[in-house]
Amino acid sequence: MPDSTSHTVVAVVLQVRQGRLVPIVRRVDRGPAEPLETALARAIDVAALAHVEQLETRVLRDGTLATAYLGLVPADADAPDETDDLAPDESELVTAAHARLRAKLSYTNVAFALAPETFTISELREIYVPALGHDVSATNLQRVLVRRGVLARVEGRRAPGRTGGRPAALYRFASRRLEITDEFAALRPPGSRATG
Amino acid sequence: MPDSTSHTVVAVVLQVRQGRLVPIVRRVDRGPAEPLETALARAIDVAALAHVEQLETRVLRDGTLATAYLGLVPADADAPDETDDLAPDESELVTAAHARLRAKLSYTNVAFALAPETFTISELREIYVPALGHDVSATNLQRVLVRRGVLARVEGRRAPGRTGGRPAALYRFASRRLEITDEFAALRPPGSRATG
DNA sequence: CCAAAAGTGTTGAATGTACACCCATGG
DNA sequence: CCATGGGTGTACATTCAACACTTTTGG
Repeated sequence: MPDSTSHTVVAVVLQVRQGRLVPIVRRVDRGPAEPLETALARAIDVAALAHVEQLETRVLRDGTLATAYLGLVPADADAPDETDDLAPDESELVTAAHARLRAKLSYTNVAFALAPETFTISELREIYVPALGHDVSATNLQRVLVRRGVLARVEGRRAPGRTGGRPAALYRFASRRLEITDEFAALRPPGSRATG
Repeated sequence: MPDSTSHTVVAVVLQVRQGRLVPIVRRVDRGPAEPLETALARAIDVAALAHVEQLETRVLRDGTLATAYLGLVPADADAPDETDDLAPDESELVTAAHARLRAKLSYTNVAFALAPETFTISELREIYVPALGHDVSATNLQRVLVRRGVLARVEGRRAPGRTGGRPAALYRFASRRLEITDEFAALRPPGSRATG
C-alpha cells in the first residue's frame, strides 16, 4: 500500500526510432522538500533531453500522487531502451504526452528536440511523420518551416545513396529553444502582420 | 513550517468584470487519498465554473507542493470577491492562468466560459478585449467566430440604448464544452480541408 | 539515357485584417 | 435629420496543400 502522502515524479520520454515514436517511462519518489526538477533528474538523464515540460499531475490507480513530465530526445542520441510493459497509468500518460507533442508540432518549433543537429528535409520528414501520426509531404514541410524561419540552411549537401538522386541540402533548426511560431491562429493584435 | 509531505490545491478563477479580468484565488490542503477534483471542489464552488483545467504543479516558496487549476466564470455569474493581496506564488499562478487563457482564446471556443448564455457581438468584444489583453474589432471577431461555427444566432435582438443605434443581433456559443476550432495551424493531415 | 531523389513554380482555396459603406434606432 | 451603434461588402494579404515540373545524381 503506497503512502498516500508521497509524491512520484514520472518522466515520459519520447524519441523517434526507425519510423516509430518510442516511449521511455521512469518514475521516482520525490524526497521531502525536494524540488520537482531534482526528482526528475534522478528519474532520467535530463542533460540528454533536448526539451522538457510538465505534463500533468494526477492520482494514480494505486492512490499515489504523480506529476508527469514530457521529455524529448533527438533521434540520433543514445537513450534508454523502450519501456514496453506499460502500466495502464503509464500508458495514459504516454498518450497524453504524444497528444501534447502532436499539437505543439504544428505551431511551435518543438521538432528541434526530436531532430539531429543537422538533417535533410527527408530525414526531418521521417521524424515528423511518426510524431504527428499522419503523413506529411517533404515539399510542404520544407515550405512551411523555411517560410516561418524555423529552419536555416547549413553549408554543404548530403551525397545521394547508391540509387542516385539529387544531393539533399542540409538544414538545422534556427533556434533550439521552444518557440511559438504561430502565436495567434486568429484574433491577432491590430496592426501586427507577419514580421517578415 | 509546512509539512513537506502535504499537497495543496489552488483554484485560480478568472472572470471579466467591468472591462477587467479579475482573479479569485483559493487554496485548500488535499486530504490523504483525496482525489484532486474533490479538493478543488472544497476550494471553490466548481458548479459555478463554466470551465476548469489543470494549470501546473510546483513547489511554492514555503516548500508546499501545490497543484493549480484554472477556472472560468461567465461575466454575468455571481462569484466571490476579487482576491487582491496576492502572495508572489499566487501572483505567478494568476499570470500563468491568464497566459493559458489568452493562448486558448485564439484557437478554441473557451470564451463560452467567460460569456453569458446569450450576448451581442459588442458584449462579447468587451469580454475578449480584457481576456486577450489587446484590442479586437467587433467586425473581425464576428467574422472569425461565425465562420468557424463557434457562434450561432439566437432569436431576437437587443434594443438600443438611450443614444440610439441599430438593435444588435443576439448570439450564443454553439457548444459550451471546450473545442479546438483550429486544430492544425499547419501540417494538416493530407486531404483534410476545412469541413465547411 | 533512365530511374530515383530533391527541390522549385504555380495554382487554387481558405482564412484573416482593414476599411468603406449601409442599416436601424433614439432624440 | 443627425448622431450613434450595428452589420455587411469588398479588397487585399497571408498561408497552405496539391501537384506539375525541373534539377542533379548513380548506374
